[in-house]
Amino acid sequence: MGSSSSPSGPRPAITAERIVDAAVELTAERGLENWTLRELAGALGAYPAVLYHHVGDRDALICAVLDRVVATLPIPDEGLHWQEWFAQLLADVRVVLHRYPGTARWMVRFSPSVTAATTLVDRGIRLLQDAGFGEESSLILHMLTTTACQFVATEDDRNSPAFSQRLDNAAEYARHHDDPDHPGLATHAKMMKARQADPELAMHYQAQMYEYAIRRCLDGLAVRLAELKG
Amino acid sequence: MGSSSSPSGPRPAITAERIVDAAVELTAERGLENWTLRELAGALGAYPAVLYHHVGDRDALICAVLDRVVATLPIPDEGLHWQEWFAQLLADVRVVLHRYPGTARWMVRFSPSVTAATTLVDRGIRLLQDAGFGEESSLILHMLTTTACQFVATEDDRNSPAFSQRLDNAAEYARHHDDPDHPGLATHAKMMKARQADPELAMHYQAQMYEYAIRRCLDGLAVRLAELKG
DNA sequence: ACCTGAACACCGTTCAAGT
DNA sequence: ACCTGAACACCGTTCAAGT
Repeated sequence: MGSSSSPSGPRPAITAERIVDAAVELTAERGLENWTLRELAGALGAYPAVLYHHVGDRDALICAVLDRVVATLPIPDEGLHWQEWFAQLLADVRVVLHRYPGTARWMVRFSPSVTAATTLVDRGIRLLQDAGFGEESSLILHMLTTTACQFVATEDDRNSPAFSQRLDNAAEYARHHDDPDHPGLATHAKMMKARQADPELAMHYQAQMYEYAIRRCLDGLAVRLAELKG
Repeated sequence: MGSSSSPSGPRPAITAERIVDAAVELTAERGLENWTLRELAGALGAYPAVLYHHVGDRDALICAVLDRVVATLPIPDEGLHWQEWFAQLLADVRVVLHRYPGTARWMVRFSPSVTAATTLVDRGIRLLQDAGFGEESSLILHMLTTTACQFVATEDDRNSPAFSQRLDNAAEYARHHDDPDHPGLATHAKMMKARQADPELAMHYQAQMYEYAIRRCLDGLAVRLAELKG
């Protein structure tokens, strides 16, 4: 229990980098919302106040974690058509962000501050401009990345151990399950029930939803492009 | 300061309904994340523990608030084409949820538990089925409502007084502002800068982004419908 | 059945004091 | 400059005790 002779040997010096290392590791293990500054400090054998000295408050620390995570994002092949370039990018975004649960929610908030994204932003904007989206390119990039991160964030939320499904109206839905006056509701309830019962089905459903939403967005943008050109 | 002779006269009895009334009112005034159970109890002249007795924990209370909020959603005209029916519905969703900041985030989480949405769900599913979306109708309804609520939630987040824009890489962006090697980044940075400077522009940008995203989704669904039929 | 009042087990953050 | 150790001002939730 000695503070300077822990079982793992002498502690290396505390630096901002080592703090962020540990934060990234804890995030990969338990998710961003499931560790506290006190636990992070504990893992480093340090006091909470030292985090403030080296990195700053929780928001600053999270930004540093986001930068590390985004830096691992592969950049799709330059030669791809804009639709496939974004399909590839956003598929990768989902995979990478899911490795660090809880980061997606903060990406939506802090994306303009994520330095590691600059190259991606530049390539994305140029691709859209070259495709013919003109002034709308910036809006479109923002829409696509925001939509992607929002869906991943929602998935993280539902996959969290803290997620509590309210069952208040399970009875309500059951009531309508065979109600001939509400056939649409019955269809929807049946699908939801199946998903709730089987965790594997639920996981597959999430992936399907993500791909479906992204594909619809990209198709909708193609329609828009035709409008702009027509 | 007498507990039963406050300036506003004798307190009516504490009931679950009155607790939810007060919660809805506080949410409209300050947003769901900006009041605590202690404050809610205080507003009712009661102890925090009584909330648990009548309604349950914070999640249960939030579900009750969501039900009230969703109940105020108008249902679009039955005669509308599916695209316009959803365009109308989702435009209304944004207006209504914004009146109660912070509820959108919880709608994403608890929507299956919101009893007040049953009629909307039934009509939406039937409209999509009648349009020809078949088995996909349930997925589509989920995608559209989730997308809408996620965008409103993100807007609430950015409009919150607690929102802290990280400026770590303001300098980084400025560096690329006129960088001929990163023309896309420069375009994006200019747009972001303008939006950050003018609050009214920022508000208009949010509305534009919402409508743009919803429209692209609906256009993408039209493309999908043609695929299914073709 | 319902309310009281205090307590529990946290949290992020700050700060004077040490070295 | 960096770390210590405690404190501040909260939070949701629980619970024995009252009526």
